Amino acid sequence: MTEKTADTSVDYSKTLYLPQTDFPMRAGLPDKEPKILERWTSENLYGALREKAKGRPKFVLHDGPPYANGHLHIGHALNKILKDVITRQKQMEGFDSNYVPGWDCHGLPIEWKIEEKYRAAGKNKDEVPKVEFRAECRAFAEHWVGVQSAEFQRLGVIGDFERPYLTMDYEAEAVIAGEIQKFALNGQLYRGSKPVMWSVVEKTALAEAEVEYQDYTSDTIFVKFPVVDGDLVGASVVIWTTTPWTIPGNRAVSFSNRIAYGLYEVTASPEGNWASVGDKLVLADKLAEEVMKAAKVEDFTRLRDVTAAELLALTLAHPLADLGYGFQVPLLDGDHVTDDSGTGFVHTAPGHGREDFEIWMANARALDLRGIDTAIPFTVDDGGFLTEDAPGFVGRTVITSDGDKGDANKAVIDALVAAGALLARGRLKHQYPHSWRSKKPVIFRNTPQWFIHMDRDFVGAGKNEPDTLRTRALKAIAETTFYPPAGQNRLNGMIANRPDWVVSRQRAWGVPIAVFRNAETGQLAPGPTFAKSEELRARIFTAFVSEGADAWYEEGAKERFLGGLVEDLDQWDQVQDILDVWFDSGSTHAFCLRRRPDLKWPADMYLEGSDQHRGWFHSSLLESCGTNGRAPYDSVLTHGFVMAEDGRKMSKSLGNQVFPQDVIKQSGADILRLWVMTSDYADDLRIGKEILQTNVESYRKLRNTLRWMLGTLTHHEPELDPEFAELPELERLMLHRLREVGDVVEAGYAAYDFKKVVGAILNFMVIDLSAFYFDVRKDALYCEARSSVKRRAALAVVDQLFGTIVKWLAPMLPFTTEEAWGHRFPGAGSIHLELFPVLPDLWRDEALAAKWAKVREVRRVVTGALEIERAAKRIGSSLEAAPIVHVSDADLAAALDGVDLAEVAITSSISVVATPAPEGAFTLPDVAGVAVVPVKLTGKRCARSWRIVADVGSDPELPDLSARDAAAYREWLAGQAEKAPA
RNA sequence: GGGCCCGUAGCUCAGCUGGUUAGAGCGCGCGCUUGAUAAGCGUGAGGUCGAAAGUUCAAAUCUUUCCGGGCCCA
Repeated sequence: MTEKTADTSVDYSKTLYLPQTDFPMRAGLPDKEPKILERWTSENLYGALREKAKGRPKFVLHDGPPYANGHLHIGHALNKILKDVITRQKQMEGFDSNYVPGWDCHGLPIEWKIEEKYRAAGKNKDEVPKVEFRAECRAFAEHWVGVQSAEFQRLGVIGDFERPYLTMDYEAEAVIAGEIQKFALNGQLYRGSKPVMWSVVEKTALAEAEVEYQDYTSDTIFVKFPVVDGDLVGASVVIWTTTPWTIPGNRAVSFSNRIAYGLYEVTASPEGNWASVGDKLVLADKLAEEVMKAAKVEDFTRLRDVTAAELLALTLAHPLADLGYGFQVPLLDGDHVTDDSGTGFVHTAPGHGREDFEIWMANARALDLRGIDTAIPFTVDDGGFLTEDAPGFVGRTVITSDGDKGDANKAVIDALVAAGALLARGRLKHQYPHSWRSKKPVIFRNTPQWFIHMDRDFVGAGKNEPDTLRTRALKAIAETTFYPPAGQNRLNGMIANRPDWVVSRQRAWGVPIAVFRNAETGQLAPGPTFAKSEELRARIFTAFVSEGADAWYEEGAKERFLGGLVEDLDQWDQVQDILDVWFDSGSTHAFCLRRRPDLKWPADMYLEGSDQHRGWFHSSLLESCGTNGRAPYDSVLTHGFVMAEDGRKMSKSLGNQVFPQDVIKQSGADILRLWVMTSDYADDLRIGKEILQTNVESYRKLRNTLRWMLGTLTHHEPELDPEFAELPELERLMLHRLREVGDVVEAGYAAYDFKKVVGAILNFMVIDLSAFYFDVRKDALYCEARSSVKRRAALAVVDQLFGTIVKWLAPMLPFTTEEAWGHRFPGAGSIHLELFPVLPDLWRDEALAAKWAKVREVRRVVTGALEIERAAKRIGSSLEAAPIVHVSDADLAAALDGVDLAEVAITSSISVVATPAPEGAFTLPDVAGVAVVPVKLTGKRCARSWRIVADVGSDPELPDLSARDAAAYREWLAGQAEKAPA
């Protein structure tokens, strides 16, 4: 064959170094990713990562535990993807970056599911032993941990999924119980009280989500509270309420400084009316007339204004003072008061309403100073009966065990009438909370709860400056780095203003507040004054570690733990309340970070949605400040929420939800990850069809560019790589650009600004590589001889570009980069075991970059000129042109020195001249000093490189080839002969 | 109602401490190529920078108000 060289039918494409690769153009990620995952599992990538990073400094991103009760939603995906990218990034930066996923397993929503199951089976929760019920909750949580674990891994998340942490692990339960005991020991845990929604019928506390609002007819009353000191003595402040039975619980009257009040006098009233002539009443101006009408007053007059300052200084008497309510009733200024209905004053019974409680507690310190007892009375028991704390009404019922109205309202109203304190009464049909189970009305009743002090000095604190949970937490916030910085402010504001932390719940599925309380003295065990605290703690810890917190609920637990440590067991009550789940998750640092030798405390980072300022960031901070004196994290990163495409919340009813499972099924996890990477996660982010499509397009471009590199690198022979000094300018320019992009990538990763990283890489790939460098170098790479320095230099640089880019992308697109890496180095290990490349500063060459910026200016003018020709159908391919470039600008001319502009502009030839351009030459307004005259070539085209050059046919044996191609072809033939000597 | 935050081309984002005709990628229209081909190259059209007022010689960039949206509270 070799001698028949003149054969024009030779398919020269076979003699070129065209890209060859099995790396498919279409990714097929939904099918491919699971296979890659299988490989990671079978090859134990996680173990290899740990092994590889042994001895490196640790970076610990501590996982905030999702709640184990359902499939992942898009918010989970966002959260885990961000965590995974940072974990992988740090590993490739040279840390031992170990990620241990966790789950939040206790709590109400899981209890509900189990109760629901019971109801469906006609069973009653209360008839089931607590330990058995807890076992069902545990099994339920276990199931969802498994489901979510698989879903997280499908996203590409790498971590210790074999050994995650669960808040319901026995050891975790033991540590959590130990943590609350620490608060008991340092004097921060105390028993207080708080109103909760209570169903008398079911004898249980209810959460907000367990009540539904239904129509209900309430008795309404207007009640006079007599003023007992100051100018207004003799007048009364009037309140209105729909719950007369709460009057015994009244401790204050609230008003608002935004409402105008006046002093009113009744001037005409029917005989025997409750309101009589001469009565002086303080009312909101806007409501005075309505109130007078309700009180059947015929005429009245407004005497004067009553200011907020005046009200604030007033003291009232309780309307039933003679029955045993002889305390002072203060006036409190509160934002919750309006003058839309009622009297403009709000009856405040801190044991019977959330707002009542809040305002009472907010004023507690000031009231103490006034000599007012701030203890909240327990006026109603769990059966709905009024108690000793409601003198005069003991045994009256608010709501009966059947859910009917009891006799308490009537008794209170009668007493008010007898005391002359009732101004008017009526009925009101309104929306009132009912239990969603029994459909019967519920009440707010004061119940004992466990709190942690925000403002009490720790036991053993120095006397000079305050050492309280609040001061510690605020200091810790100041010492934490926040991404974005606004998080600091937000968390600070919440900690600065929050009330004491309520940690108790009257539920079954959780970690018990594992303390005992002396019924008489209130002493806690363990506690600051209980001598054998440590022994007690050890007993409980040991039991919990081997049996779980169920040990607390087993028969004889009190004797088991406290036996021998106290004189009289009967004096001690075992606390049955469990801990709020926020305390559980707030303790993850204690049972996970502190106890796992492969992690460290404090964590380098906590990363969650911005809602967790109120949640996990908050509870973890308080928990750790209380037990360790500092935050459990050095930095906090927050992301926003995922919105639908129009920027509004996703909702089932609007049908604008996007599910991660669907995206993965349609496009793949790497697309979902790319979406996260191109979004500004610090703000709320949007997702939808069009947005995903945008990312799919970006991905395609990225993938195809990698594919071309892989194809070209098939011909790469590393041993033929030239030295840096031998590289042509164009190659050195690309290395310079790569180094520059490296700066952006490095800075982007350092700031966790991923959109900056992908943006820089993508732009580089599109503008510098695909549209310029690769396009220009195709001729050399495809056509030049194996021995050509230019070709070898280009291959060396493409190799460098590929390796660097793929590693940079690896944390973000773990599947695609693994796939590409595998094609480049078949049989080699995972790309995820690599480190980010360190690029030599030698590559930096600003002068070269400046020069080539000018070259590319000129190139733009050339391509612009050719575009005109193309549009006019005078040329097709740019190889059909041989433009004349008139360069009058000295700088540009200098820049072109030594540059093969034809090659750069991908024309067959080009003439650069200094002569003035003729009329009508092509110019660009923003490139001065360059004018281009296009010239169409009519010569013979080289059959191999398709260039129209003068030396086509100069090799007589190869008349259809240019000189270069003829030589390259001969070299190729020789190589073939060597390969196949037969 | 309160605290924190956001609103730049169809989409995702750049636009620093205020200073020439507001940028990029993708998408879209048109053309070329057919040796990255369900790819590649070129080129074009898209924005009163949420609205208004103010500060300033000068505002997308500072201030205020309003509109729209989000998280957390109430």
